[in-house]
Amino acid sequence: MKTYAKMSATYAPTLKEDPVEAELASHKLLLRAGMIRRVAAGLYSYLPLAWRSIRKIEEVIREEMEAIGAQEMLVPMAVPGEMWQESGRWDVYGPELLRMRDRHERDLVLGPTHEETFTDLVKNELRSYKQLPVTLYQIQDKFRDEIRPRFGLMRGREFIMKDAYSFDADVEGMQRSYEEQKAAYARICERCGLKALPVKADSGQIGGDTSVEYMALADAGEAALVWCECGFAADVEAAKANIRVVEGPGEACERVETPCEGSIAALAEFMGVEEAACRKSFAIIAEDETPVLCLLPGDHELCEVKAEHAFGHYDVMSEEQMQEYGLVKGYMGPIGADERVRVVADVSLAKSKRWLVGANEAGWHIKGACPGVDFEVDEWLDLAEAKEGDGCPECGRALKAARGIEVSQVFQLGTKYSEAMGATFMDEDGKEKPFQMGCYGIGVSRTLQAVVEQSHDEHGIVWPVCVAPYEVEVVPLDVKGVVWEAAEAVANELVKLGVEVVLDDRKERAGVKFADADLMGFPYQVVLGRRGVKNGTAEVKDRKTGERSDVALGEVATWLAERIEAQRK
RNA sequence: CGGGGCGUGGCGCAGUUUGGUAGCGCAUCUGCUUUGGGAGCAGAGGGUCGCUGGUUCGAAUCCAGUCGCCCCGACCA
Repeated sequence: MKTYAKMSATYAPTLKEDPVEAELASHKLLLRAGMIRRVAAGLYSYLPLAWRSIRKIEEVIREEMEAIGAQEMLVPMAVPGEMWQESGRWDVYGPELLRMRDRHERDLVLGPTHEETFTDLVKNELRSYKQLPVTLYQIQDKFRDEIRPRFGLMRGREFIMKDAYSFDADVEGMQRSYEEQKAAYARICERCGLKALPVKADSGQIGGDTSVEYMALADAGEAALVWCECGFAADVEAAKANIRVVEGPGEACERVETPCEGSIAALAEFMGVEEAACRKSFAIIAEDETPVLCLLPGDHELCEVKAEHAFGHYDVMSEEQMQEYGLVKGYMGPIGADERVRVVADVSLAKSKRWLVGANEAGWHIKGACPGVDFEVDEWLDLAEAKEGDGCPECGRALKAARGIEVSQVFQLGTKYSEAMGATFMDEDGKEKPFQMGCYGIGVSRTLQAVVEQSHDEHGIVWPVCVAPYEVEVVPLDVKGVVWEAAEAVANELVKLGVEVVLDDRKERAGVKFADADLMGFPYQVVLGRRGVKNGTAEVKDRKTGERSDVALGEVATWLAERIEAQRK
């Protein structure tokens, strides 16, 4: 039979002081509320309260996955390196992939994600289009040996992730599976109480063409994004913005002495123009060793991810290399550079005829330089990182900037893995074809922390009902006599009504109990004191609003049960 | 990997400059008092000062090495 939990028997050691290891509010609070403890960098133990919340998030995920016909299963964490060699990712994944040798000297990897494992699973068993589509998923610990794990559960090395993989016969089918997952993800965020936005994303190491990530909006988020009232939103790494073109000064190509510090801000001030009227030069060495000069609007930065797409794993040019190619740090420009240097400019500059660029001579710039006349641009590419104020690519209005925590991401993979691993089926037309795949991940542990990051105040966590470790805490200020009896009665009644209750039966002072209750953030506190009980009332505190209501002892359980039911979703 | 910071009872810190009996607050345990927002008084227990080596009569303190943790990250023309 179900019963209430006792605080005295709950392993949730709270901390009065902020732990030094934490920087972020959510990280501090999870530690202070006795929910998580660090084992080593990026490795955390989930204590009982956190684990209850994790299981609730998982339950929401399960319900939404089952609702769209995805089936839960489990693959091992450690998988043969062979599979990764087969898919080709063994060589491209880098040191984040933890590689091991077993006693027989066979390669093993700890799965950071499982496209290979699932593709390998189905390739021998799904033989006909009649068996498709199939979507499989699991909730499991993943391991990524991050360069710099940080912010507690936000970027751990081992973390809990739900990963799903869809197998379809054709592109249309894959798109349907993808849309279904995407819609389920929106519902999952909402049910977990997260304010999240679907944003266009770069597909990174997973591969594929189309990808959306759900960003929980939070100033502390690691990801920068731009969004628009029209509904457009994108990771700055993937956003194609319409950057406003500002012509540079000067009517014709002319050298101009610029005795100012070699920065865009100083140059703009000296010339009396806005930064956007300048042209920023950025010198790199592409993966194929070509020296490249990237020209950008002066008020924009080079987007690292876009540059990697264009040039592979590039390096920033060293000062010696700049010298070799006739480039002068602080005063770089396309004119006067060595002819081996490939000149690449951001597409947004294509319409501009008057450029203010460095003259490759310290203290000198060139104004009014015209591409195609005074110098050549070898290629126009989308290189600039989108930022606030740029035009929305869909409606043209000004984009707004925000930060977010990436809680989930969906990808259309196409045949990237199925082809590489020879995972094929027999189609209706009698032809052997590779599966059209999609993959879909949710950071479960990260979601937990994202909820805290979005929902807390100066006293502690403010759990939404749906993911709270307990829905109600009953706080008797006496652990004997009438107050205690009333508390037990209320707790029992709540349990009977299906509410998750923890009873603070500790022989502690009122202040301690209140402080812990606020810190742990249960949505409702039922406070029972001598005065109230004598008058036949309990005081209910709404953790979120701070509102207190006196409710008759006989009614408080139903009163609460109704309110909680309404918020469960 | 590079830069910065930090390792001292369970937690948070002082002590290190200038070497000389290892301290404070919180927590823990005992007793009395207190009892609606992290109680008061009295007493008690608990530390190889991250680790290794060196200098010294003597090292938390100086030197060398090493391990761990936290923060930052190229360019910004």
